[in-house]
Amino acid sequence: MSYTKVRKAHKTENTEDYLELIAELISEKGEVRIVDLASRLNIAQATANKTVQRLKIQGYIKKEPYRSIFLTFKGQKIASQSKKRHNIVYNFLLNLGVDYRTAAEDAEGVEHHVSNKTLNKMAKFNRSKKI
Amino acid sequence: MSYTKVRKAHKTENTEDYLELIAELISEKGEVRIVDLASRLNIAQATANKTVQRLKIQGYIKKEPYRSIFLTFKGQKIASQSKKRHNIVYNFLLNLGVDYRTAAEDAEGVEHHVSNKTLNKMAKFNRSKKI
DNA sequence: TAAAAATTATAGCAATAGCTATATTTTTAT
DNA sequence: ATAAAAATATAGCTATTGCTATAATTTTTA
Repeated sequence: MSYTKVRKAHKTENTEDYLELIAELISEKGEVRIVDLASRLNIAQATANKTVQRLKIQGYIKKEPYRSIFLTFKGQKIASQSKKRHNIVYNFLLNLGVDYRTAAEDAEGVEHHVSNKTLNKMAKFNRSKKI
Repeated sequence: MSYTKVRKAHKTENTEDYLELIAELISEKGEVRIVDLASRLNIAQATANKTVQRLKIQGYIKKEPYRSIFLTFKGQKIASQSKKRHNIVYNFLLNLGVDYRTAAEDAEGVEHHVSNKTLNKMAKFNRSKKI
């Protein structure tokens, strides 16, 4: 049932991208606003707003109207997991010989679709290249 | 703008999966019906029907009511490209050391998110392992 | 402090993919 | 040939993501 898994991945993908980005912006600028997400994701502010509302309802973030965005513990957990996955995939693509820009672009899409098993093989490959 | 590319990939992903599967079933059984797609994709027949209607409108397939599904030239082109990509990714994962089942599952999701540049590196890696 | 600018929220629209339930048509079997 | 079964189509619902336009609120600046 590979398709079933792909569909499940799609459902969580956007959530993961948002949470990862929110964590990144918090550590970069100390704060995240709707406009920051919208500009980084290249989407309209209203779209970012809507998704942020969903993330709040689903318990990933804390947010009061007209205020900044914070991650809940649940949200932090997913953000850090996503970041880990992202880094493994990104470094893996670099080690494969892909240029920086392409690696960054492809990692964004690929990270949500690699199982832990594959991720482990990628990490192993990365270690073998490091030494 | 990596996110932009990811979103674009998402739009075409389902289309590519359908077309690839339709081509596969045609060469396997000589014919494709809505029920075949539904069972292979693990979705309700009504859902498969709706997507098939979209594919027809968009010019990827030919289909008369209550009849089998055929690919247009446009559909065939995408199906064969998708198959190629799929095979490269699948073999790449196997060469990385991933087991068959996982490779099949992950390839399904990953194939839509790798650029041609990355695909070329994967193909190169495959060749290096073959000899 | 009041006006202007920036940000956020809301309303309302389109597409897509998923579902169940039900109607219609085609195919199969008796 | 007709009844039963299978396949297909349609209706109507939900959820998600995207958009533009506009309202409301907060922040900045003059």
